[in-house]
Amino acid sequence: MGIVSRKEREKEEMRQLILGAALKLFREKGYDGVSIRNIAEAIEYSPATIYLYYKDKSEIFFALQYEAAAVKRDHIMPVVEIENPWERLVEFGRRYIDFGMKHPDLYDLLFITLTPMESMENQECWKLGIATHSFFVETVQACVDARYFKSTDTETIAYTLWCHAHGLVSLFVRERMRMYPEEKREELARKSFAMIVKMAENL
Amino acid sequence: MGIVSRKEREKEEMRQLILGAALKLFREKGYDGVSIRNIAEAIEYSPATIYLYYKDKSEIFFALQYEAAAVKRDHIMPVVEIENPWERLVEFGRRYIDFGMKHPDLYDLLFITLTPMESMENQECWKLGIATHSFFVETVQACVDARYFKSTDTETIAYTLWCHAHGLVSLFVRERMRMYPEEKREELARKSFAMIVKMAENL
Amino acid sequence: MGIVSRKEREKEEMRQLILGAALKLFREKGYDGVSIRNIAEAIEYSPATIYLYYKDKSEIFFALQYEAAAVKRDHIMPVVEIENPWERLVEFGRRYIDFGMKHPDLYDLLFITLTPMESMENQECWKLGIATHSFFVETVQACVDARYFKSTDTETIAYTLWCHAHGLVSLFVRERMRMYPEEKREELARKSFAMIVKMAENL
Amino acid sequence: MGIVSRKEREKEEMRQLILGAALKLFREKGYDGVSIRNIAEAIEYSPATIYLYYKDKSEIFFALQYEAAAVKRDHIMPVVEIENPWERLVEFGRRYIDFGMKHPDLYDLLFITLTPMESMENQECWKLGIATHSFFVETVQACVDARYFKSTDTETIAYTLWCHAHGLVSLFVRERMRMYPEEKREELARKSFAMIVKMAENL
DNA sequence: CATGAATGAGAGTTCATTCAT
DNA sequence: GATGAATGAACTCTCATTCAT
Repeated sequence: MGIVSRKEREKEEMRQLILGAALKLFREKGYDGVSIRNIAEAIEYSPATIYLYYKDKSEIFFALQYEAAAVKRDHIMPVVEIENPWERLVEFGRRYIDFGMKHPDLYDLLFITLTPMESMENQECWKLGIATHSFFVETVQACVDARYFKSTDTETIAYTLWCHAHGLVSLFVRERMRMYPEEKREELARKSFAMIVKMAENL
Repeated sequence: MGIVSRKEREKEEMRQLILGAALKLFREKGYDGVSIRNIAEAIEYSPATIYLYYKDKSEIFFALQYEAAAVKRDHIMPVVEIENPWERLVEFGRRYIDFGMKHPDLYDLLFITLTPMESMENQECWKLGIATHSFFVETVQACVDARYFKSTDTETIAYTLWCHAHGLVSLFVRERMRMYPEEKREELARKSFAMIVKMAENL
Repeated sequence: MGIVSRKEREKEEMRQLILGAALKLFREKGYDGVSIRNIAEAIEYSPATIYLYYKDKSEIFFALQYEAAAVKRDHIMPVVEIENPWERLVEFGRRYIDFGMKHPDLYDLLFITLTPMESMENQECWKLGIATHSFFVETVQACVDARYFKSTDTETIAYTLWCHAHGLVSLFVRERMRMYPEEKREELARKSFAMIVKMAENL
Repeated sequence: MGIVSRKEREKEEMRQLILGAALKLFREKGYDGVSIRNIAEAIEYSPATIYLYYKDKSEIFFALQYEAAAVKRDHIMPVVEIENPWERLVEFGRRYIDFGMKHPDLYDLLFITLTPMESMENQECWKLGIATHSFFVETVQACVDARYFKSTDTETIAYTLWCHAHGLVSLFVRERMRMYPEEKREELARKSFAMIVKMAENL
């Protein structure tokens, strides 16, 4: 392993260090609430150093969103192996929620955090997100085609299921479950997932 | 009515003036985008004046959260008049979503923004929220009691319905509907609400 | 004298304080070399205070240029009283140079300092400068009309005289007379002025 | 020619490379607008490399001033060939102005920029400048000796001519010709030069 | 010889906040 | 009760400069 590759690795490590700190902070205080200084302090470097790795604040944000989208994809995509569309759909849902529970910061970044206005329509991240979403909709479509539902309104079915899953995860991620005792929350989520699956069966 | 009470009234009016302006601005520019100065300019007072009514920016924030809870209650609570529990439940859902759509910032404040839990005002706000939530759960319970559902798991039913509604509104409020064309978004929301109602009927 | 007028006066004093410090600094280090912080330090106020009196750095600069233009006008304009155009012209030149010698900072600001790019075509300052310049050209024209010169090329005559005067003052203001012993410099300038007057007589 | 001298040569080449880039950039963006980074990028080296050749930014500045003095000398000095002193004087003036027009930044550096007087390089530069100036004065003296003027005050004649030329170039370099339409400016300068020559003839 | 990495200092600017009036 | 004046602290970002490699 040569010098070059070591340097590359170190550079990559530094970028990860920055992203890690940024992620934590963005989650806690929102995009606007976080300053480059905050990030720098968190990793114990000078603010100027950050600029050696990322052009500006929004680039850090986008890098993070891309990472998050990639992690999400990797977490969910194994379901492509499942042939039966209904089972694939259920497993997709389970994994979607599981991703949110295991990586609340990433989920937050992808689906909750208010993004800086330069919308990212043409960003890699957006493509990645769209791809996963499309796969989800196609799976619903496959279920529709295979007559798993009475309804044939693929779009609305997909959207409705997404609403439920997103709502469920969001309430966790943004700590709106305080009226339920800590130890019952996860169980409730599991039950609710089972219930929406049941409900979907009769769609 | 004495001098004291008039002064109190005037003080209250001023507080309302501030909150009103703050709300409008938060809606336009987001919480972080608004400064005390902005609020002061909007009501044509000096920044220092604000401090005569609110200790600091965060206190305005908490006052707003309380306001939001009140607005939400007023928006939803007319449904207490509906005697039939199923109809009451459906109307509750409709109004909950309607509130979120009409007051995205208030909804945001109540259900999405990460908040510190200190503050007195915040406790008032919390009580108010709990009350509305309880009423919702009781309505579900009434439906269960009246055998509107096969399932009798009130808690899970209520939670599941909330997840859907919250997911639906959140996706709007935090602008995660970009993959759907602007003009179709509301229709989709309406269809989804109809669908979850249908699904609930067969619970 | 009421409170209002006292406040106004204090405000005006503060503006003068800022302008005074700024003038000195701009001269020494050029527009780009001076920071708002520098100015603030010079007058022992905080940087933020400056912004209570001037919107930004360029506004200070423009205010200063305007002041300079006004002082220059007041210094020179008494010559309007002189009826004989030739005498008026000579006196104009003498006073122009005198202004430069007595107020090197102001002269610098008006004719040497590189200005921030937002050109000031429509600024009051520009108008003022143009007015004085026009008066100068008109005086030359009057001399031409009265056959004081053989040449009738008013524009070139005016410009040539200006070049000399500006060159003379600039060499002083920007300290390029070092090859002449300190004590002889002013005499040299006086002689040169006399010489250009002589030369003009034979134009 | 040994290794040492080759290395010296290469070092000199590098210094020239840096100065060349610096000059180009100074011309485009002004002294303050140029950073070491900019220079480094322009020559495709790292910023740190610059420091192997110049201690700091100001040293580049002084080196440039010296360069400027050399370029000026090379631009003007061919006139030594002209035997007739009057023709030599006129051509000197023409070339002086021409140098200023063609290299406004160099001219600026030499005759307008406020400079600290420390630095060795600067002394070299100063000697060079003095030499050219002396040559100019000697040429005027030659004209006086050859009775080209009625006046015999060599010093004042030289200074007066210099004032005109310097004034003319300065007004260009520091952009004080805005009241004349862009396309007429050069013509005006040419006419003014012709006029001062005429005026000198009758001195 | 050349450089990548790092930083302290500083730029312009805005903000929440205080306090004397 | 209201405010004008003031400021310390913070912001994003760039720069000149150093140093280990």
